[in-house]
Amino acid sequence: MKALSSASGPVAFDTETTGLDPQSAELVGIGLALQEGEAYYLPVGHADGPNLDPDRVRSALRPFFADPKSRLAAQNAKYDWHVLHRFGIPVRDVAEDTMVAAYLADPDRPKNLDALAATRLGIEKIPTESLIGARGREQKSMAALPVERVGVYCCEDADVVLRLVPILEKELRAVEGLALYREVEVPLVGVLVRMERAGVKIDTAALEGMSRSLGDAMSRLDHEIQEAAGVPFNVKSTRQVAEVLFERLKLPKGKRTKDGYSTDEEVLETLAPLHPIPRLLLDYRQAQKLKSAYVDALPKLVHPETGRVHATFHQTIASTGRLSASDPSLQNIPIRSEEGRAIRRAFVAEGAKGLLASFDYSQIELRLLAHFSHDPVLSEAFRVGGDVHTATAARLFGVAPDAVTPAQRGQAKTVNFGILYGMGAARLARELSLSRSLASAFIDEYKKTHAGVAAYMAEMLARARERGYAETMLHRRRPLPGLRDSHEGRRAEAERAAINTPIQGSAADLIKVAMVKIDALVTERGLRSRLILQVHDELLFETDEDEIESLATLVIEAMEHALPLRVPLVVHRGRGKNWDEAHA
DNA sequence: ACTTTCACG
DNA sequence: ACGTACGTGAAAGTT
Repeated sequence: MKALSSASGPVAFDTETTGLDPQSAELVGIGLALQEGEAYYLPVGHADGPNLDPDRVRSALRPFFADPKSRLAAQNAKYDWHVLHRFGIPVRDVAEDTMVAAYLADPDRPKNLDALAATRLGIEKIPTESLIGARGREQKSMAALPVERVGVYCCEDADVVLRLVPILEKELRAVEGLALYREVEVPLVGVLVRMERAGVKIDTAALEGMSRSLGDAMSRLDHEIQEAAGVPFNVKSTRQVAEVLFERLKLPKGKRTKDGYSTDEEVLETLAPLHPIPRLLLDYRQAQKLKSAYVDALPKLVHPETGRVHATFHQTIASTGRLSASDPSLQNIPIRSEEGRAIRRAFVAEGAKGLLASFDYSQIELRLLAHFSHDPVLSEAFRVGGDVHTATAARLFGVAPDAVTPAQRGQAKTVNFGILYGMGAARLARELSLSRSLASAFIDEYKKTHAGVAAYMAEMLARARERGYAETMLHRRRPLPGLRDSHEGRRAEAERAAINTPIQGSAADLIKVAMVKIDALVTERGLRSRLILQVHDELLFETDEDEIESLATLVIEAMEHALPLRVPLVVHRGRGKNWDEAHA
């Protein structure tokens, strides 16, 4: 182990474990690669041994993993970081993550280690399946295999990682992505580890109550629907629902799906005035969604040891640079409907003194649009500080802001969002229930009153076409080969992505910078408060009465000044015993 | 494994 | 006449 501390270059590490979830999987062995072609395997958890004494492994490795001068490298370091931490080897920080690097080189290309080995090194790695079989119920555990076989496999992984580091670094330099990688994405790995480890407390008793009442509502609605239909059918089956609505009841068919007719919310909403069943179906679907996706799902994810829910945040999934979350998907917890907000109230702070504090960016994407486009109208709206949708409506309808009606504001809001997504007249017409030509006139009027925005979008598209990729504030790139596709539909799709990605992706850049800064400041000041969730434009902290004000000062400052913009960034804050209360 | 639907920003 | 608004994750039915 002497060699470890004297290693000057990066040291790649890899863990083999008993499962896929790093918060419950147990360590089987550790692989370390100090130079190419040379790697070591430390077995600690093989059922039949021989294993090294875990305590000796801990004492031998702790100094190295705790040393800020160590340059640790791994594929998806977040996973190994969790496992080692739980094993008793705290990780100070990592310097390289090949999965993150590959994601920045091209977010849409495969970035699992086998793929990276094949595309960057021309190496065909030992297939994982050859050791533990295909994933599924019959998959074996690494712990059940001989040390020799797992060791070779693990060493190969570590070796491949070590070889990939300089290659990916070169790729990142070539795409101007090195600063984003080193200053934002790699530091973020540790932030995400700490968020995942913290988890969030759930009021399971409240959810159990909701489960019963939702279940009752569902059986009642199911009964009413079957009664009204006059034939028994599975209300959960879209195919059978379509048959009942469009063949038996002869209701007007709307949009098509791949095979058959759609029964989605929009269709059911238009059919609701014609027959009682569509409304009942809508109610049934809402109850079913809330019950299965949240109320019944969340308690199953409570960790037996911590009593909290520890989601996984994915740093290399979203093409735009956003984070995603799974198990559970914490970024789509209901808020829009009152029924759904009850679920948010089950996300609570720990202990009697505990508080949740939420901070969210106000209109971050439209502010970024104002920043990028220099559009005077949009920029002025943000500098003045009023409601942006009202300001847009005032321009669009040629009235004073105080004269804007709620309906006009709603239409302007739809237009504003539509602009961010590259919406066409057809969709706007549908959204606003206008004729297509009127919708088209709307868009023309917007482009006239917001000439800077129109010019910016045209410029953005032209640049993306020329370069073949869209780019964010921090030079995050998203290659868009679809821009040159001969298929018109796919080309149009890529064009909309070219318009939206710089906005959505720059918003992701901003909040990631803020997260890294906040994490460092919270540690530096020795605060107890913990960042527990990120929902694209919102950060949720668990804190307490004594600390919340100093936390808020620090967080708001970091978020509002994460990166300099030509328009002010505004953060709203809220606090409470649960997430619904805390949401600003 | 794929499709449809729907929860969120 | 194109039903062409961006990005996700999960459950359930269907194949």
